[in-house]
Amino acid sequence: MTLEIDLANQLCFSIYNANRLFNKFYVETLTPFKLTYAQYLVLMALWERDDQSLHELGQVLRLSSNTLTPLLRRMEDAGWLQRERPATDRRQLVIHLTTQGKQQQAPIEAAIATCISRYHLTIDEYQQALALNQKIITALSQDLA
Amino acid sequence: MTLEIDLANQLCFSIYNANRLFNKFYVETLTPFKLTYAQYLVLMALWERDDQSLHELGQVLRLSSNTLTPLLRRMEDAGWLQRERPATDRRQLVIHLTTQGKQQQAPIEAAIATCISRYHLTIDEYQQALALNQKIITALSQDLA
DNA sequence: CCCCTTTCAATCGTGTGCGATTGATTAATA
DNA sequence: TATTAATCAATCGCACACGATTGAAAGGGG
Repeated sequence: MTLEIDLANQLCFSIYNANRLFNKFYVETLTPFKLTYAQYLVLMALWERDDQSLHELGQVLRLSSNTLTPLLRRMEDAGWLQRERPATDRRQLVIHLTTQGKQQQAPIEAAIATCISRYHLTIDEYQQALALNQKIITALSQDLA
Repeated sequence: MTLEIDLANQLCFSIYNANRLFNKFYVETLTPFKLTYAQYLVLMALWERDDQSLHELGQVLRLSSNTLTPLLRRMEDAGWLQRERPATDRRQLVIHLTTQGKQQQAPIEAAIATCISRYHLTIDEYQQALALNQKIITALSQDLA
């Protein structure tokens, strides 16, 4: 069906562009902290719960070691977190926040709040967009046997 | 406002994931043709109108030479298109489809149609998602003076 | 006709994403 | 216990994105 392809193409392209624009927004907001969006995702996960393994972080963010290993190394170099091999299982890599990583939570969130407020999206629009995206994600995540 | 940050974070993360899933879908569909999603975008633009300059393609796709130059080179190597310096303006690079690039349009679209149909999204859901994404893109694209 | 500005593609460096493989460590089982 | 299987992070290679710079070519003004 031509219509369906056309809509799918358009939707994919619009998601692709929305993602790039959101990324641009976060870059602008996070650059003063020398953070990327992916790194901010890791910080959020660790603010939520500290001392997660690379594997656990990967499940939350849907990323695996090929992406996370170098990303976490850069974040350790920048002083956000530390990586540690637990004695109980030396295969794993457990990540915990540094003092800097904890203390910067408030200023980072303040910076994002300031920047977000410049975009005039209503709570309703956020929630509708979220609900629809969730449908799309569910549809795209289904196992395609 | 904590709620607004939270919603923006969630929305951004969901768009980020929807984009990755869509990309995964297109990779699966386009790999038999040895195409990536970005390359497919270029093909679509050229099927719509052949003989566009790198600059024009960049305006449609919102990409510039740092991304397009290597991408187009790979596509030329793969036989999809040819790059040419027009005599009228030797700064520009005009792209035109090869016979292969034209002939593969139908089979590629057929493959995508087959794959798309496995995801059961309704026309309505596509259109709602598109409309909302457009709002987001508009909001994020506004000039931030 | 020369100089200056503008407009291009190309290049460079960095940071993801991700399929695939590797190698170390732990668990399971015969 | 010895062997095999499973589970980890790390590594490799490739293809985007994109800010920044470079250098060539064209245009415009004096």
